[in-house]
Amino acid sequence: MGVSSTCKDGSTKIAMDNGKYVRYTPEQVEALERLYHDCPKPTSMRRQQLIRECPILSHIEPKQIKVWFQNRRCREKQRKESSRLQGVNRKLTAMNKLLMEENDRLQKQVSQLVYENSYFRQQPQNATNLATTDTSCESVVTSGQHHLTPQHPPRDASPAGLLSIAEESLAQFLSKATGTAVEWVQMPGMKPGPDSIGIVAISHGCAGVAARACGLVGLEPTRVAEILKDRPSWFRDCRAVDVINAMSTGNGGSIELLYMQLYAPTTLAPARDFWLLRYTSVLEDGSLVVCERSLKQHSKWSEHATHSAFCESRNVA
DNA sequence: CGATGTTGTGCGATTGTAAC
DNA sequence: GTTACAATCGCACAACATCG
Repeated sequence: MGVSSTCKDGSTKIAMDNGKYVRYTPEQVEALERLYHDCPKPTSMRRQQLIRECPILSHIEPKQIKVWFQNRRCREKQRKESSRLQGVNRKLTAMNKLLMEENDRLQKQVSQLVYENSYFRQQPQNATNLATTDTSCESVVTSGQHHLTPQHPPRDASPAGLLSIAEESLAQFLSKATGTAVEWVQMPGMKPGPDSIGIVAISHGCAGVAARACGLVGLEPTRVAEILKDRPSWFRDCRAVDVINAMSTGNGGSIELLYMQLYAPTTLAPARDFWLLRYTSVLEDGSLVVCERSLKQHSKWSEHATHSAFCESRNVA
């Protein structure tokens, strides 16, 4: 073992007679830190030069200087990694909190739906009237607080029926679009991940599910807006698109009936078919809104829309 | 309250390995 | 052979808990 001595500043320097363990003085560490800041990876020649130029380091062996720089680089790397992991941990903790909140909300909705189900089972006459209403596929993310669906007049594939669905889709979209933002967009066939968005959110000060969605896809709102504007990317998995029917709404807008075939997730599965209702409208402020709604079954127009599939607005940021 | 033991952390040194 | 890197060791020290 070595001997201990107290330095001028009160710090302890441990010098071992075999030279095994030495604590450098604060002055020496300060000088080394300065040198490290200028050049974290000095060559052997540069290290020897540093020892010659810096008297305070003159009693430190060149090998020790080399080791000090090595350890310094290593520990900086460790600190950065530790800092990064702490940041990841904070994000995951926040996301976990949001998921717990959403799970809680979904469970309440399940309870509500179970209650409604038992209620309608006890009232067959009402159930008949609502048999044509199917919002079961609507994402609870979009539906917000679920409530008893108001009854609508029967709709069909006539212009009036399509217009009715289109107007409703537009109203839903506008309720989700806040100023320069669309609260969320979901596109059938899209894979979740940073390169292809499954659920996106670009609301200002987005919270809850919207914030989680941003976190999940790891996209900045501006990037999300770019993707929204990049319409061809929406059809990346699209095999075929046909405009089945098109009509004018008379107010500068139009309604199109689209058939879309998407590539299957696996080569073994058949391609998936979608029917879309595209409603183009001009709002009071002059902005153009294109609102598309996925229709569940082509043959039954009556309220079988699944959810607002995707929307775009000219005033999207 | 002081002595003692435990635990966590920082840091210099060593070792094994890979790249050149 | 030299160098850099990662992993690890061993030591010192501070903070804290426990005990008499």
